Amino acid sequence: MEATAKTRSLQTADERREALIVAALRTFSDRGYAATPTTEIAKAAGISQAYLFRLFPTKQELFIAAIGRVRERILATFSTAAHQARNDGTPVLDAMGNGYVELVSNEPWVLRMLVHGSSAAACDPDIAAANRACWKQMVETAQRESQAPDEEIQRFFAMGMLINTLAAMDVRESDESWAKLLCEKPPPSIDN
Amino acid sequence: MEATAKTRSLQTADERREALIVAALRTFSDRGYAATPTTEIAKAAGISQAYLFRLFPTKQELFIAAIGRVRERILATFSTAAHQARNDGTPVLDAMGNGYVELVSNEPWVLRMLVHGSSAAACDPDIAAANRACWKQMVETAQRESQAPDEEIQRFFAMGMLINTLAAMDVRESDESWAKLLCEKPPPSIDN
DNA sequence: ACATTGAGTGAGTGCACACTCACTACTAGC
DNA sequence: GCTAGTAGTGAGTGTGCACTCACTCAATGT
Repeated sequence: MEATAKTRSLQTADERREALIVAALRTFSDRGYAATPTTEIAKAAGISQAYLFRLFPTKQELFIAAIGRVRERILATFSTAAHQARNDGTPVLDAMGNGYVELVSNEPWVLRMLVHGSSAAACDPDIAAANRACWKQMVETAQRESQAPDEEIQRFFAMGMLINTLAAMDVRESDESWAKLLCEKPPPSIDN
Repeated sequence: MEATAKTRSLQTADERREALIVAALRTFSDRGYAATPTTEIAKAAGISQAYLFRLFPTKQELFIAAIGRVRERILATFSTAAHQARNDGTPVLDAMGNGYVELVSNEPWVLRMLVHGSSAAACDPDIAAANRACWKQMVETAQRESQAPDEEIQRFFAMGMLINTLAAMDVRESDESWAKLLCEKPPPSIDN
């Protein structure tokens, strides 16, 4: 912050947009779409609310940009895990699943953004379209990288959504037997 | 209802509470928790906003009551489907799945309330607790009625969450190949 | 030196929201 | 009829929100 103060006191609009998206991910993932005020995002990004609205003309567009960032993060995780698994000769889809679990445990905003994104999508067709775009790429990447049969891909994403839902309502595996059952990890591969 | 119309122009608080919950289900399921104003719920129920707050001291409590109603609706569907399947000698868990799909296609507010409930739960511990209570009963009922092994129960709910997520972002099966893949119904029973 | 452009903001605006208060009208029991 | 209690509301209140406007200041090219 002070390092560049001599030579540059202003940042480019793109740098600010980047910072805004990061702040938006944090803030939206904490409080959801409708309940998050733009003032708070601007504060978290260290700029004025007025400038936020110059960089993203509506709150909705900022949210959609944030969804895009979630997509990128997940796709990168999938690809890395798949690459690793192919090198190790282990089942690719399992590796991607483990990668996802690790990702959301290190960066919970990913999971929370997906949950809030679903809810927001149910009320806003533009956000729904952004979500579909995100899913399209996730599914296609999972297919391409794993070459798994359709039914396994379907199970893969179904389990992902179950994990998200349970995490959103703060279910802890140790709580009760019904929770344990749902959190249990299925055997590593389906047919061996 | 009309039987007492002559002698009674006021309704009991319990009747109003009931009407309010029904209105809340409609309205919350349309617009989500945070984005739904209590004024709108009151209007839909045909009472003043002031009276709404006498019957439910906070918006949150009304939402939690609505979640309870969702739970009842789903449990009833599960039980009916299970009963029917046992009579017909068909697999119980499949019947419950079909029952759920039929339920949400006739009464989409059920699905939408679940989605919005997850998002709201991620931001409010009381709503999270209400959601867990709902899930506890759903899982226990599914277990008791179907006697299916844990892994199948887990798959059952995972598929349910996948269906909910896809529906929330308005995915139509016919749209694209990734969508088709995810919407495809797995073969009726796992091992025959 | 100066003009042009882009970064950045303080101070609004108008509206919508959760929740409250003081009050009226109905009804059941005596 | 009267009274005690419950059903029910009109009209706020204070706050918070998405979004705007008019403006300042820094950087860069000539």
